[in-house]
Amino acid sequence: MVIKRTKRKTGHVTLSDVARACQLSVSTVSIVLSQAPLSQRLAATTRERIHATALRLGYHPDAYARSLRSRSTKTVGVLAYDMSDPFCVPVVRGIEEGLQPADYFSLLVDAQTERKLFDSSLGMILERRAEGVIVIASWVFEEANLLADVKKNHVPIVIVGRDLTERRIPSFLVDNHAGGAMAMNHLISLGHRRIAVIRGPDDLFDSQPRWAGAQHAAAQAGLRLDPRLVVSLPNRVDPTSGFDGGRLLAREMISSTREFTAVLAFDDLTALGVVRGLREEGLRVPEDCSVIGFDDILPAAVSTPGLTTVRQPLRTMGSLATQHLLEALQQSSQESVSATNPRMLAPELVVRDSSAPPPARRRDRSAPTSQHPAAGPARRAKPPRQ
Amino acid sequence: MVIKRTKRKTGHVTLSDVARACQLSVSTVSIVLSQAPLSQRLAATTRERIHATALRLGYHPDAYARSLRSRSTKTVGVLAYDMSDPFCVPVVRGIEEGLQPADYFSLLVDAQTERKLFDSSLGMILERRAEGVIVIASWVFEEANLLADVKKNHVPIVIVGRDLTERRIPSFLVDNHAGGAMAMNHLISLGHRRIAVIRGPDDLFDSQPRWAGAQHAAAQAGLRLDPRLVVSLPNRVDPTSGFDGGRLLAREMISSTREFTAVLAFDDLTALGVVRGLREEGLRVPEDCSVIGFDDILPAAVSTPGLTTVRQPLRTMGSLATQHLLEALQQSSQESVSATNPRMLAPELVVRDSSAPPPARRRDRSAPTSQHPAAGPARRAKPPRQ
DNA sequence: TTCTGGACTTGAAACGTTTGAATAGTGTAG
DNA sequence: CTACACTATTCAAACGTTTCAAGTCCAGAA
Repeated sequence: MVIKRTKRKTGHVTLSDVARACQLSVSTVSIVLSQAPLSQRLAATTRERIHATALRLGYHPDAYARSLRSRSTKTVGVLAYDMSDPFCVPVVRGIEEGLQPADYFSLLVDAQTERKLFDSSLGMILERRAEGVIVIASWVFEEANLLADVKKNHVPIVIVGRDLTERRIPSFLVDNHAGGAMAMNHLISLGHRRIAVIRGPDDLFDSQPRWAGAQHAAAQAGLRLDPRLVVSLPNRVDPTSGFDGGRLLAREMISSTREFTAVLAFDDLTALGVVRGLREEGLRVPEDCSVIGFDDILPAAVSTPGLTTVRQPLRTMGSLATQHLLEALQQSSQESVSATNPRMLAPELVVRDSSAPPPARRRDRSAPTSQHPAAGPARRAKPPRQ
Repeated sequence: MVIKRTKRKTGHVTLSDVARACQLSVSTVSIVLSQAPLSQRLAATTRERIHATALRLGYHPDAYARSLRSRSTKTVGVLAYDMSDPFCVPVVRGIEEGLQPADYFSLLVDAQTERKLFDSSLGMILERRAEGVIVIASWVFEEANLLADVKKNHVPIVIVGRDLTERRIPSFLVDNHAGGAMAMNHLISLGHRRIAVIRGPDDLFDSQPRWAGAQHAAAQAGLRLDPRLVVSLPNRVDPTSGFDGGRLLAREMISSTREFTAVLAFDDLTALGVVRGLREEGLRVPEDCSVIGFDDILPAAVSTPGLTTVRQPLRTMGSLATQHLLEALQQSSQESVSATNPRMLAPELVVRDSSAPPPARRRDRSAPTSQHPAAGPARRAKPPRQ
């Protein structure tokens, strides 16, 4: 018996296609396929028949129609400032992990560090009726206009990588101050006294607290940093420009007459740039100069020497933020309890091979050759499993 | 005058909210806000009023309702095998670039290299009524069952990074054979004769053609590769495991008595692992041994020495695939012209600092750039530690 | 006065689902 | 024979849009 095909407007198999094939009503089929409680009362044979037909036809329920009807999309919008930045990837993974058990789906949008894309992306997310929004924005994120719209539509929002609690947005980020101090302390404890610092660009939120932390740690240790050895990256255009910045600044600093035995870089890409710059000037890392980064992104782990760095728990940040958002969604009716202070996660020192005691200056410190002096407990360099 | 708020079931501002606020019908508001041709006939003042109100209330059209009605979602599903692999990121960027001008939206799903996620992700994409699907799968991708469903629903599909034309799926990938040859030729032209090769894992599609290309190039140059210097990576569990694989294989090869002056690695992460392994055995790159990778992912560019590699035009692959898909969507009615042979893109040699002529055997080649501990040329030396 | 016709606005159906209420069919008890 | 309680299935309304056909005005023409 040939099933009459009414005009197919779209290529998709619909509920009524299945119903027609089964000689049943749409309702019946829906009840069975959506596992509604009523389906228990249906004849087992019918259920079987429906399932088989659906499978045969390759039926997939239309999420649009379904969500329209049930007014729940099970979707969370994720707005990443730039997926090309290795920073974002682990955060997104963490979010995914948080979402999965709750059967939520992530709507990932990449703003590609373009101001205008930011607003339009947020618009997309709103239009797609995400029930909540997670913004990943360690990077510039000039107060998108649409943030107000998000509120108007009562969509809870959280942010990862930046403190926006002043605007009553729950924020999850690493404790940059502690991280800066941690990096500085590591260098100091290795014996470095002449430490160069490459601060982040001024327009970047993280720059200030990291620098403050480093300064604080230096002061604690009774160390005065030479202002001529403190430089800043220029404001960035794209997330990977830190590499060139670090490389050039390192070379400039060497050209100046100031001496230093270690460089504390703003982030990993900058640090890798420094390593390159030092190398180009004929200096070995870590024998002649130590370098420490910040973030612990993949390239830090797989370069040689492995880069000593301060690790941000990116994955955890992502999943904690997600957790928080999901909880807010539960108590949707009550005003979402917007935390008034940021959730700061502890950074972790990852010692690899780019840091070592300073070269012996006067005293004859035996063989500054290939021996990578084991600094601290010397964790084995593994790629970050974020 | 207070606008009476009927019970808000969802937090979202809807068309009828705006209509009520304007004292107009839903139709009118819809016509204006969706820029329908009819809106030209409406009083300018009315239009103005509607726009203002919509803006004030923070109205965003419901993509679900809209798509349901218009039966077009303007969405393309993108299924990436693993976003943690730096390989995927540029491809996705390329896709994004292709999609944007056509006003299409990407629905990005990350399968996280988990077999079961693959099918369920494809299901998600189907349910969200993507009009087409792009699969990024250089990585294992064991013939998802749902691929059949994609066809049943008449959703065009293309694949990036793997040849699936035998299953009549348009495929976009780099010319692996040419790439393998290119890498080999580079090493040969530098003067290397004893070249070690680390092949990819057997379960990975790219492995075979790259190896064949390398072999072919060697044969062309009258070079016989020592079988004992040809090893394979173990089958992988996660995308970054190539690093450890390369590192261990490099150390093993050095431990064996075979000599070599260059390593042709399957991909960049493997190559970076090799660099690490060589270094741990006291060898300098490129002075004692050259290393070449494949892919040109970010870590290859920012490590020191910069990794010489064969670049895949990932971004281009992404945008070409998108182009092709969009064209197929245009002529939706006619059978999508599934190409019968893969579109192979030319790789590009990127020469950085990890490749150089082989060390002079007897003569004293004083490497000018060599700041590394002088460890005997080309043969094993004392490992720095452990 | 009624008609014509433009200018402006609205009614109602449809998209594919879900779901509470309603219907037919079938025994079984009163 | 009616009433009742099942069981198995269907009706119909709703979700927020879009869009075509059909209003309502009101001025000017017949």
